[in-house]
Amino acid sequence: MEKHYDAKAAEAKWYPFWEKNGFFHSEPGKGEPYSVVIPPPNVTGILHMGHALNQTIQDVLVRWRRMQGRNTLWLPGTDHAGIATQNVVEKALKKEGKRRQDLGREAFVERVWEWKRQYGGTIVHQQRMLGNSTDWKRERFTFDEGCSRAVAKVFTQLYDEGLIYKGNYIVNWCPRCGTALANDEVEHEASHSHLWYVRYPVAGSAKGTSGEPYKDYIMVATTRPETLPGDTAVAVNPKDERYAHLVGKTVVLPLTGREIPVISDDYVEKEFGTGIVKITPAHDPNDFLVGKRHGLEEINIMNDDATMNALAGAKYEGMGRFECREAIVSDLEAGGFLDHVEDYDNQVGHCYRCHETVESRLSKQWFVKMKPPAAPAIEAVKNGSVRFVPERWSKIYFNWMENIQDWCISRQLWWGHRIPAYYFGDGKVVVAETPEAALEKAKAADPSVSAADLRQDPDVLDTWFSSWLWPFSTLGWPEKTRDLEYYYPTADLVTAQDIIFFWVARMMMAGIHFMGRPPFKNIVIHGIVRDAQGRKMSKSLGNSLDPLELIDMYSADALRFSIALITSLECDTKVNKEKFEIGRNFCTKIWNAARFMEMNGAGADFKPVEIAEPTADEKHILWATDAACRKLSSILEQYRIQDAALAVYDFFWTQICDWYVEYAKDAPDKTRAFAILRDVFWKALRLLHPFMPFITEEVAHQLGYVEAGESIMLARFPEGYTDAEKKAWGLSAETYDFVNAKREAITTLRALRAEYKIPPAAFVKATIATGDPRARGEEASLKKAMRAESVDFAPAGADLPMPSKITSFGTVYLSLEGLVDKAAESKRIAAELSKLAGFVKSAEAKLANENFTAHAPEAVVAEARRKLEENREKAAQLEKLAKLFA
RNA sequence: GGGCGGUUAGCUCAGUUGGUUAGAGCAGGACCUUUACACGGUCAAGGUCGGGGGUUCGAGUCCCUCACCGCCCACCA
Repeated sequence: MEKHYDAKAAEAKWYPFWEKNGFFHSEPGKGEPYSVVIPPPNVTGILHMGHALNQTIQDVLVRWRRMQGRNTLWLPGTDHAGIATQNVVEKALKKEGKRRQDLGREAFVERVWEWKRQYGGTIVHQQRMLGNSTDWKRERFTFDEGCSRAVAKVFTQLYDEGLIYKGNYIVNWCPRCGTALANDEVEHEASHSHLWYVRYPVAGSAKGTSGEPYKDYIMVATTRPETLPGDTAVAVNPKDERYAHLVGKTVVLPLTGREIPVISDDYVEKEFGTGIVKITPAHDPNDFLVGKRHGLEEINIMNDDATMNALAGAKYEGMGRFECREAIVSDLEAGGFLDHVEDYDNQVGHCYRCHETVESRLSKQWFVKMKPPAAPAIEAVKNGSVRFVPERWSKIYFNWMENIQDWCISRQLWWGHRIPAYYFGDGKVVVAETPEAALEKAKAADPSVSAADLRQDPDVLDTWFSSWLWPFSTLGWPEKTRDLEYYYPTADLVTAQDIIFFWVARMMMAGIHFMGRPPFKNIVIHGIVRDAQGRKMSKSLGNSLDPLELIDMYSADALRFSIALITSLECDTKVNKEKFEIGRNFCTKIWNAARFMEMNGAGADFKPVEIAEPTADEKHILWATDAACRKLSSILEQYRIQDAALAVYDFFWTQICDWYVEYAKDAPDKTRAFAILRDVFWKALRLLHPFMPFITEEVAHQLGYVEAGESIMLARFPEGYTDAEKKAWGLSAETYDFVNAKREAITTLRALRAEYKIPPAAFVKATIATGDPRARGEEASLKKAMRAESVDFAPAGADLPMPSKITSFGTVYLSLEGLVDKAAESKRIAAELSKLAGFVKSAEAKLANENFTAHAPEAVVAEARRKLEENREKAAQLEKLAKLFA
């Protein structure tokens, strides 16, 4: 083996090897299925840390299940991402000095497809670099033919069921993207703004005198003066006595001279501002509802791009909304209508895509009624047929689902699934999966209609309208396919908390509604990757770590393992570059351990030997290996990825490398010791494989565990040793504990050496007082580990000279070769004595308490007694030592 | 305003149903170039588990309360 592990070479070699050999591919029919669909990243996306985390978790689960022998499918794909993709292509067009309108719809959409063909492979290429064992033969795209057919079918069915309707509604509108946004596509951010206090004169009131144009006026506080031309009322709270006399009167809308009524509505808060609100039904969601209740006129004063239109008044027409705000404020001031201005911080909505300030805007949109499909989706989690991991996310799910709003699904974009609604005649509409079917339906209503009379709705559907079908549209729905029958429902869905509503909840609803069963059994929610300061990683902050850079610097395995080790499902993960050194260092450790084996004849040329009569240390590693195998499977069953990573890390590093490899160097029977190491190492490699696929594959081949052309990824995940093996080798908890005790003795003597500053090169004389007959058999290994010239044994309880210490193995004594600073030692001993005295005192009190001895489990009481005795003995020893240094 | 979390060593976090003297990694300290590995080894140090009550023989763990931090949802213009 080479001295240094070449991660890049291994990654470049093994991924294509796996993919070409079809090791990721699954076909229905054989064995118990385990299926997972990947959360499809945006086709415009590039791999970020969130993907790395999300996909590491999935690949660990998927590789582990595959090694367990499950027929495993991890289905990859990408999302057509309506707004995001259209934006990317529009930006490219802009560089050519063109707008999408210059191309026209068809050419533009073709242009986006062109872009997709050219660049859409970026993220799937990057996913390969992570090592994802996804079945690329089944890769899907939310806008491919099959998914599109599913979308049309779903829209039509929901429409026929009365669950889709078209309505005039106030929607969140992104003026930059030129489309409506769903509520959850709007991000609210605190913004420093102002509250303008404006005087609205009471109709017919006389002219005022100093600066005020009218004597009688009411004061309105607003954050959005630019919408003033769209006001159609002012409102007060019905319980507000201050203004009761005004209700029913009219006031004059400043700058326009238009008279508008004063109404009363519960929505108005008496305490906020002046207690009087201007009502602009076309430009504010609340005002819209108030307007509906009171039958107010809706005056839309803006164009699609948030510039003012003619209804705003000739003076303001054509202005941008913020420019218009300034103009109106200045005109109000000039006209004496502006009373004063206060600073005010409020929440302003921004487009989640382009971050433009969102405008509330009146328009006709398509909606899905969500209450009916939500009910069974709530029930499925309540009755446990679908489980959130960690469980607490179900509360958030319920909270949202129980207050669910209708879903605005139309988007004024060109890139996306076109709404399958067709208009003809004067306002008649039919909804059908294909234009042909639509024509047929239209003809049924009006036989004179021809294809040319049908005009398809220009809008497209929200991207999530295709991704909510992902777990079954990707398996062939609406056809009744074998895949669907075999792989649906999927087993685990792994995703971050931020798309529980966008995606997870909607998939639940769609799965139940169209398939009759929830789309997955477990919803595994992980945190978000944050920077060292706890901020969300984002391009604008420039605090993102690039997983590709980390792969380049540390290797994919290092990235994966580090992520698994530092990520808890329970909370968000803070990362910085240094954290990925853990994984890199671990790779180096694995590589060197493998090299050590090869150098000692336990490499590819190894000739198997029967393992018989292992020593205590050998029994220990066999036992520890067995325990590690069992533990790993059981904690992975619970999705405790972090615990699993830690367990395998500790097993490999501490048990195998720190102790067993050191033992093996001077083992009494090296052939057997290395035969055991070879077996243990092979198990360890397989335990590691789900976390670190590349290096484990490379090492497995280098050491000859796997034949050329085969792969560790198809090897069986180790389950520990059989009862027969354990019996044959005489493995037992007692022996395991015995070796642990021996290690304690070794560690203690090392500490004594350090304490008394005995040079590392110096050989010491040690004595151990123990009644355990097995101890004498360990003399050689003790000598080696303690760097001792001699190890003598004394009977248990023998009164050893100082300095000696009590361990689980017995009392250990180190003969002092050099001089010791008596004063310093005396001081140190006194401190330790007082600490011990405290332990003894509290233990005595505890054991004197009858309640404790009566209620606590027997083992706990016994352990407390044993510990007390031990501490008393330690204290007695120390006192002797104290005399020695007095 | 509603909901959900978090607060344990300098930093990042474990701590499964309450039960020994609360653990790990990193950083920092001392020592060690012992031929698998300095991306290493050995050892030591570091915590009144956010504050205050309560339940219990026993609380980091359960209950109440307060404080601070974070996230999500939401129509106070």
